[in-house]
Amino acid sequence: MTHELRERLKEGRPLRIYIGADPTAPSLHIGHFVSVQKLRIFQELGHQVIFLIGDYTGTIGDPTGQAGERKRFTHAELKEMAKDYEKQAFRLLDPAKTEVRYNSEWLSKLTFLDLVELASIFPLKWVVSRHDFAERLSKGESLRLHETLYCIMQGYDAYALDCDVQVGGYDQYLNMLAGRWIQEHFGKKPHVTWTYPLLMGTDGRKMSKSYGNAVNLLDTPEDMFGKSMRISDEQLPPWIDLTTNFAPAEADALKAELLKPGVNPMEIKKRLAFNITEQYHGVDAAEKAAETFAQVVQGKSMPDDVETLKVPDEAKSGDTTWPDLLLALGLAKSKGEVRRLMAQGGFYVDGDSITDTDTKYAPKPETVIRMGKRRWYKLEP
RNA sequence: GGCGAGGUUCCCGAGCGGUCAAAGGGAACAGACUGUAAAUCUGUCGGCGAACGCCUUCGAAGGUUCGAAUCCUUCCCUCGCCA
Repeated sequence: MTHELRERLKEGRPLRIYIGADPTAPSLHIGHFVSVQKLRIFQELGHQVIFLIGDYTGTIGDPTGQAGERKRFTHAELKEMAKDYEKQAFRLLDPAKTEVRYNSEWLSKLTFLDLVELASIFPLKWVVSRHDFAERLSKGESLRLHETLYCIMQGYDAYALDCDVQVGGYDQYLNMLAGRWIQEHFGKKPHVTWTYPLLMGTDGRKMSKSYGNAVNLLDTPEDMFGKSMRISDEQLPPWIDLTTNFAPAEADALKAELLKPGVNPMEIKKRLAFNITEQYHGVDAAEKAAETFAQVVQGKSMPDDVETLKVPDEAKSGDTTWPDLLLALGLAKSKGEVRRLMAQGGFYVDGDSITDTDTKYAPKPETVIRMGKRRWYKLEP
């Protein structure tokens, strides 16, 4: 595809580069933004970046790589989840230079006849021989016709946007290819497909919320830094390539350093975490997050900014037990939860571990409590 | 339309009359360890209770039984096969 891209660049005009995301969850993770992150340079060079929100494609949900039918959402649900999508996109993209579109704009106007025309482009054999569909069919699992329409919808997006380039994860290749076919069918020059390797989660498995191995775009700087610090050592090189904005030479140098004996990968990981946090939250927030990490996680001491909570009046008499108080403050869901935490030695008052669940809160100015490793609060009567 | 398989605790998934608050895995939480919120190990993981225990939960509603997630009836929903 590189030569096709060069050809277009030679034309000397701003290219229309499109990236899409379906709002099937309220927040995106940095795996979704690998390609967005790479687009910034193009944006700075004056090319037109289009951020497409798939409020119509989301009604199907991309079946790519799925082992079964996906949960479907109504258009209203998708609009709701898309609420913060622009905000998330603008964490990396320049709002002034980004065209934000929703694919309902054109997909809602297609008629059944249009769909027939579009569907006629695709040999059924091509559709069902892709390995995810083929596997489901051979296993006797559910596969429904609407799922096969997904690539037509996304392909039509490329055509409707009149884009030159589409950027996305490697798994998007078939959907991109569908776009090329549709463009060709309607006499347009097929767009350039530009794919990136998929970013794996912190533990090396597929990045997914249910595995708890994702770094979300809306994470606080502290979370973003901390979660980036928990990627496994093996994931470091791909993460350096796919999530940072280091210059290629710098990225290579970092990766080379990893191989040297005696080098502690943690130090490299810190630079990675800093770079990621800086991109999404700015340098000041990144510095603070790095500091907090060193202090709270590595140093096991109290962070600088601890939330102060007001003790309710009825708990000031001196005979309210800690489980009751924590429940009243909304810091625990049930007494059992607190009891367990205490029994396991994870509850501290002013630095002392409290294990007796009958221990009572003694009102005094500023009581510092700690629940587990990272939760700190100050209590004021 | 015919035949078959199912709906289980946050998720996946076992259980198929009592020993079931329900195996196992994931997620989550805690502790130990450590270079990290990594890995590993250990423990916890419906609610109330110090505890014997009690209450709520296995698609819904009824029923059989001393006793049901497990059996029966009806209903709702899902999936597959053959048309």
